[in-house]
Amino acid sequence: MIESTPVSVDVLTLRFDPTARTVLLGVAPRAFEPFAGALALPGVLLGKGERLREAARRAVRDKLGAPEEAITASGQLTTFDEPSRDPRGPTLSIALWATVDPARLAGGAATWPPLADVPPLAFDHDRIVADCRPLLADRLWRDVAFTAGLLGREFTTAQALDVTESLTGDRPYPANLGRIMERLPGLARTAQHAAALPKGGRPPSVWRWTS
Amino acid sequence: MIESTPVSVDVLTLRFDPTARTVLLGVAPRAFEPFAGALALPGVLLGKGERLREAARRAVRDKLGAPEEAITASGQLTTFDEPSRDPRGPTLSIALWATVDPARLAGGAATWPPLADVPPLAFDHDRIVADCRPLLADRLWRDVAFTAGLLGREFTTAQALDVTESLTGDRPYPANLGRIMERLPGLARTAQHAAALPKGGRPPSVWRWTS
DNA sequence: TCAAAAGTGTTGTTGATACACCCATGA
DNA sequence: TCATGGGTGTATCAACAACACTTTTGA
Repeated sequence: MIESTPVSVDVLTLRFDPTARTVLLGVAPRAFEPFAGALALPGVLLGKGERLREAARRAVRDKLGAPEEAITASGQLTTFDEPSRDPRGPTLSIALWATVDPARLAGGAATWPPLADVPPLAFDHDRIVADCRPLLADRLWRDVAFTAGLLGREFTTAQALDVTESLTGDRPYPANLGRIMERLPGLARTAQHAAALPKGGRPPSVWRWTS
Repeated sequence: MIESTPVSVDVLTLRFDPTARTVLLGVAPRAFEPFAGALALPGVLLGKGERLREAARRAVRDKLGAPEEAITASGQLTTFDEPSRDPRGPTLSIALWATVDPARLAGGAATWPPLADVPPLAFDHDRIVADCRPLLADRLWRDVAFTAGLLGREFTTAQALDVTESLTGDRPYPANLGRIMERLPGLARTAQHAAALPKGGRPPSVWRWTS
């Protein structure tokens, strides 16, 4: 009988900060060896019979200290199988994404660096983040659950621009992004307008998910 | 300590049959319970420290009876985590694709139904095939390793049309597919022409990977 | 009234689709 | 010489990017 490989689920937890106007990644210092004290993605060993999303929720709750109600959506990314990625021995790491609602976050040991500027992490988590970033950027405006999870039920054009810039690296023209959103089924421009940004300027329109 | 979930690697093994002009999927009858005798995707339990592609090669070799040299390329698809997918208890299934060179296939217990018409399979393998088919179609002409693995180092426009039809479900216009291939870096039209098809017609040009 | 930022309209480019027509083969 | 089917050229349409110009706010 072949001995089986332990499976860990590592989560890229994303949160949009409207004040900093960027997407943040949830990381937390490790409590135990190896890499005790070093920052790492929240991760747990997959329990027998546990589903991947359940494990991801558990990781976000236990490692980032976020209540489960704060998790708005989650999904699969890829699997990392380098045998040497964990010094304790070969383990598989299945990467998942999760989005959280900043309003429902209680304290916790987590730090939230901008996704565009993540400090060095434990294990091969730098590589995981690097490899998964394009996958996340690709999901925006394509995967409704992901986009809605990140932006919330209601958001402004300005916020949509900020999120897109954080994920893809460059800022689209407001006009063009507006047209992308108008074409998106399940999303509609409301009649309302939000307050203008601190520096002034025309107040952006508010968008809402219809379904 | 949490008990860990066994991980199996299940492989969608693809092969292009130039005579039947379709892409075939490798399946084999199961030797043991559960589902003994029923057709299934080749799959093995992932060994400790084993890489996913190694396990995939092992599955194709042991379950389909194909020599490892016949495998031309392989890669990841998705993970299936329904706890009830195996009656023996919860297991994870990581789906991989592999392409084989029909010329290098020795006998073996495998059957090769067309990918478009796969008979009912054991476990949740029907669902795996159904879910992964769009992923495979999406890789064609995008993932060079996949496309080259399936078509071989040298192929004709007619074969490219056949493969595209098998994977996507409809046959592109030869002119348009020709332009897609011309834009593809690493692929070039040669000066040669293949023999015409049995029914006659203009002999198709031969394409070759340059890198 | 000026700066800032969203929104409207317009234009050019690119990719995909579709098709008319030309070419090369087997029967 | 006809049916078959690949190859060339062209038209059409949608998506996207880019930008001039207008509108609405705060200072």
